[in-house]
Amino acid sequence: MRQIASEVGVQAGALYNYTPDKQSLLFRLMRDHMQELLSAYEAQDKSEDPRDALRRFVGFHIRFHLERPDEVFIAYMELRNLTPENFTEIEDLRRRYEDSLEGILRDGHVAGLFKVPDTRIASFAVIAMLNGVMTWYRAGGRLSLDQVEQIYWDMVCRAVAT
Amino acid sequence: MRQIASEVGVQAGALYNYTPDKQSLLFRLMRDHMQELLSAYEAQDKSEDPRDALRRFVGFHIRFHLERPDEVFIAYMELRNLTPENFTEIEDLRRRYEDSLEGILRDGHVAGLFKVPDTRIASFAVIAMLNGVMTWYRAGGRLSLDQVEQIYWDMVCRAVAT
DNA sequence: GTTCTATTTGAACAAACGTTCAGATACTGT
DNA sequence: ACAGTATCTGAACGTTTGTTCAAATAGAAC
Repeated sequence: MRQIASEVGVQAGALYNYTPDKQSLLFRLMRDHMQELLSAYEAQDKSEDPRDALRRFVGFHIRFHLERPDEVFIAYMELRNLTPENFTEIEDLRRRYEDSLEGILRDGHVAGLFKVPDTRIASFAVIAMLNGVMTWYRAGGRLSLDQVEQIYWDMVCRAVAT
Repeated sequence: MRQIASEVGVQAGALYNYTPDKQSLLFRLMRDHMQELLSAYEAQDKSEDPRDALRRFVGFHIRFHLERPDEVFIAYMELRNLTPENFTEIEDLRRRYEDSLEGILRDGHVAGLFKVPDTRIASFAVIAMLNGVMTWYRAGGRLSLDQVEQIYWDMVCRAVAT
């Protein structure tokens, strides 16, 4: 708390005008992040074509997360410091995001475009793979964002295509 | 330290007969884990065929990590608590492991079996995808280990195959 | 300029932290 | 049984932690 306060340019006690305690500060940070993720994704225009929808999902996921390295870091590393109730609330939000990907995969599966024996696992796999970008990508590095997006789209596409 | 001590059935002070301080306790835990990972993988019999080697890598990675949930958790979550020197040493070990996967991908690429424009990124992607298993797999769940391995092998294979 | 509210300070609190160490205890070899 | 070594205890240390609160300060309304 003292560290946060000093970064804001204030004494630690002053923070308690804005949060009842440290736990809810963390929780609101994470909940806001997840809600932003969900509403940003839902605001995107969708495609009826599952292949198209999947490509947009890949692009959206990479870009959204790369724009918010700090929030993403916290959302992953601080999960264990949430109270059980707060944890399940964050998990529910994450679940909703995963579900939207799973929906795409299922649509593609029934349309015969994708071959995904288990859509739940496939969506975990795709998201895990995309999350990997956050660990190595640095702006101004060897590859442009467009190139990264292209490479990952290639892999995801082939991983699920019939 | 008091928590660790009580789990071992001893007072906190007694731990200092076994470690000079908390940092090196953490460091040795992580280093031992990474060295075990490397030597276990290197002890496996290799295949000349890149496809075969990749399939074995996938199986090895999933099984090795699922057998050590605690070590894996620590190896990922406690990285930020290492001193800079210790951090780079752990990173080097991780690098060596990633390199062995990258070698397989490169071999497959030059043999015309795989289509991986960037072997470094592809190896990150594969490992990230496989790591995802650790977050959801529970022994005795809906899928057997063999099934999980099969599903992931399918996806990895198609993601990199020509 | 005065009153009223909102915000910040600065000190204090209890608890938890990593670590140390003198003394007690347990083990080993003779 | 004894000496010598290895290990452990229990209390203490100095910090750091999250949090509280009376008093000081700043801001808004008239």
